Amino acid sequence: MESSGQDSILSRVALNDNKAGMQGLDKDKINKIILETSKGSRFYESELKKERQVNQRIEKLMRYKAKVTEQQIEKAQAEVEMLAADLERNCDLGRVIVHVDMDAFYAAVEMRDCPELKEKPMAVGSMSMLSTSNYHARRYGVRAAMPGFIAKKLCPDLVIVPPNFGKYRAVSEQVREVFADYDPNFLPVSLDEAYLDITEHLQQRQHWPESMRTHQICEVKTTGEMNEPETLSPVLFEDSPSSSPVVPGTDQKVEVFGTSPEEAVREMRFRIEQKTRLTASAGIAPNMMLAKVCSDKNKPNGQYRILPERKVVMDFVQELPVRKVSGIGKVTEKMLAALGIISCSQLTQQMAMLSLLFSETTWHHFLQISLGMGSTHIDRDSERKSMSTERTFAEMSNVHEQYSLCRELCHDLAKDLQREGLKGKTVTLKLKNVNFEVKTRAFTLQCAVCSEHEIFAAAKELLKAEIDNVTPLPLRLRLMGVRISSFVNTDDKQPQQKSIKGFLKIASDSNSSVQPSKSEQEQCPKTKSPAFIGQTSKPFSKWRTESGSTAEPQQQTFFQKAHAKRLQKQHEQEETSGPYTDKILKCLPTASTNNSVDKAEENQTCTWMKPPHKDESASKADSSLSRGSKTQSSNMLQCFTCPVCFNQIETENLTSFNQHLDECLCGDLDNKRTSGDGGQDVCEEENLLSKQDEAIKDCFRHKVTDLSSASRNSPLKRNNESPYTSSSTPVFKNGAPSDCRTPFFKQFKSANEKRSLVPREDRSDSRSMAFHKTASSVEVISESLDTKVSTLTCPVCNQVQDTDDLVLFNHHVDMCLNQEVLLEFTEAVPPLAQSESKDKDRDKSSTARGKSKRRGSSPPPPPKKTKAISTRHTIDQFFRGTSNQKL
DNA sequence: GGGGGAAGGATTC
DNA sequence: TCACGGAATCCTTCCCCC
Repeated sequence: MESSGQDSILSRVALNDNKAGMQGLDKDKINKIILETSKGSRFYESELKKERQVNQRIEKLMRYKAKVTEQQIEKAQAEVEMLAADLERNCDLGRVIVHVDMDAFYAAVEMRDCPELKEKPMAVGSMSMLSTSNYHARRYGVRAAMPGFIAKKLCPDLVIVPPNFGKYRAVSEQVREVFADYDPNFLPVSLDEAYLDITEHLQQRQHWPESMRTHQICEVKTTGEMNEPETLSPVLFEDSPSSSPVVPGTDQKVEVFGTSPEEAVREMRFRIEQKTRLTASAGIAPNMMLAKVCSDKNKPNGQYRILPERKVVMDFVQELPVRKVSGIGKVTEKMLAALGIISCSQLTQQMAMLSLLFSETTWHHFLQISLGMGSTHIDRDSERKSMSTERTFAEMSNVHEQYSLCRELCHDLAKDLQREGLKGKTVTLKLKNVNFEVKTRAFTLQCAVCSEHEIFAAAKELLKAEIDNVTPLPLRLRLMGVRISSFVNTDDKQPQQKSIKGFLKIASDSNSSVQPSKSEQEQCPKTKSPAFIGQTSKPFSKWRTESGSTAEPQQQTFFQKAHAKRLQKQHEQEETSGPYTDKILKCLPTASTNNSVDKAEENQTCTWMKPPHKDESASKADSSLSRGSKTQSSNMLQCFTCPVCFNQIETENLTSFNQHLDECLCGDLDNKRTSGDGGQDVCEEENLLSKQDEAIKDCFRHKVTDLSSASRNSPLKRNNESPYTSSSTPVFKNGAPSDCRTPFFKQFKSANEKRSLVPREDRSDSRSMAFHKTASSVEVISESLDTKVSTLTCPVCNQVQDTDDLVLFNHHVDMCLNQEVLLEFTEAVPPLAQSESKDKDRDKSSTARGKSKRRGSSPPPPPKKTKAISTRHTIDQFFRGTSNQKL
């Protein structure tokens, strides 16, 4: 029993020698060392558990197989044959697809730059994980994805070099320059791999004179780090062939390449080697799947071609082990092996049975493999679908540290998102506990987000729920990650640009109303602000414009809807109770008062409310101005007044003005973030305010006090049984959407949608530019103000504010914004909370929320056929081409 | 019943 | 001595809601 158990686990922890340079090793000896090193560890136990689950899946598979009848097989066989015939009919062998893979890339770069490593077994990575190893190390069983400490057991002399991705990227760029000469639209897979379609290149190449196919041979190459004369390639492997055609001792100076696909690829590899002194291997085939297999065939520094003939392809595929095919990993391999399938020919033989045991997507995949088919079209246009960051660490059980890390991850992710101009709606928290059990918890927001605060608002609640789930025990983590997905489409990548255009357009046409763009609608399809986490959307009453016309709710912007609703409520309020602001304060939600961490987080996210340092804003304004002045040579100069810094910006295009506005709006956010880990509280807020005018400070303190006392009576507290109930609170707590940029921006945008901008010429004072004066002020803010004249009008409630202090004004607007949230919140429990309580009702014994879906799922359900093939990016994509279009 | 979100898992480099 | 990554994509299943 022990023995069979050990054999079984071997498929998970044992050496995977499915890699070049690892044939003929003493696997038993290597595996013994690996097992001895791993055994008893939590990782090992986790692998054992996974192994048991795979075995259970296999048992089910076999039980299901045993029940399959002859008739079912016959019917399935007919279906398989029909589909196969169809695939054959549409098979396209006309493309020449090349897969190029750099040999032991990271290791080769390090060896090139540090010749003393050449003769040593070395690997790139760390004691916890290796990225790759050189061919000397592979002979000891040391390979990529192996922990360094195990590698050290296998090969005590192993030199582990820390990775230098900057360097690898630079080399990769050089390699890609060569690729581009053969296929300008090549598809990079990673730093060291790419697919190329050289069909067009080959056509042109036929007409090239020899001179264009002749390349100089550089005998000596040195780089900065290299001082000694070098042969072209670093020694990867003693018996490694060289792609360099140089015959030692001859005077050969040039190499002439032919016009065939093989020659073109050889030339490409030669040029890569000349340029980088690194070797590459390549596969040439009629489709991507085969090209990928081929590039591994003659590794290192070799190439292999499958001729574009059906018989050649089928002969090649017949003997191909299924594990060699990209996409078939250790689990699939094991399941197929249980069915007696090792090679692709066996795959063909058993296809009818497979079609009954696996999903349609999966068996179609198998069928295409067995026919040697794959995608003949290299898809370069696929867009990124998610972005994430995660970190592994020594056991972490302290909630403060966990929240702090969570925020850090959100910060990093936000930076990455903003760098790529992406916004996503689904925030996923990934946790791995010390037993290597992985959990993911996701939440989809109403609006696409990209700021640290917005992401953290969601991630924090997901984390809180998990912490609560195990209370009073600590959550013992070894990994945490945050992912964002459900990106809005490309057009929405710069929504602010679009918004500002609409915003400025209104300035010249103050009576028109801006309809939200398609992108805006998609970003907030239900026209909710990011603050509305967990809120259900409710139909808004029709928006009545100033002119009396109506717009359909779905065409209204958030502010239009909010305003419509507010007007309605206000009307009701005025008839029944007192000023609207009283209502605001009474409705404000509270944070958890018992959880100090939560409190800290709450205050942390409050930092956006702090007033900007005047020097900072001034310098930002200056820089914006100077940037604007650079455009003065343009014929199309326009002058806009920044609604934040109130400086007049001369610019020839809206983009630069928008950029200026963005900077003004979010300028000091990051500085605040880095000022500490977020423990700031009301006191700190006051400290920051201390430099402000005393009257304003009093006013602010007065408001904060009011908010605190009001929040204690929040109806939200009643819903706090569920950890998800509070999923909305982090944003509410701060009195507004957690990122000041968007709301503030939207405030102005909204203001314009409501015909508020005064044309520049009409403004005698730039500080009073923004909004029409309308009605009376909001008392709480205005009462402590001095005699300054203000013309700021709240874009939400449309009330003129007796202040020209933007901090206070912003604060007021946030109050107004919150009102919308709060009104909804008092009307309904968030759906997440509802589902959570339903979950709890349904299965009170279930502790982990996520378990509900997978309860009892350890024995997986019997395989069944799926009805439809996904039309999205699927496994089919890899095999897509003319051949499978009918699938 | 189907669509879609959530969760877990497989796979790749 | 202890010790097994990070990022992305796709697939499958479960479940809720329309």
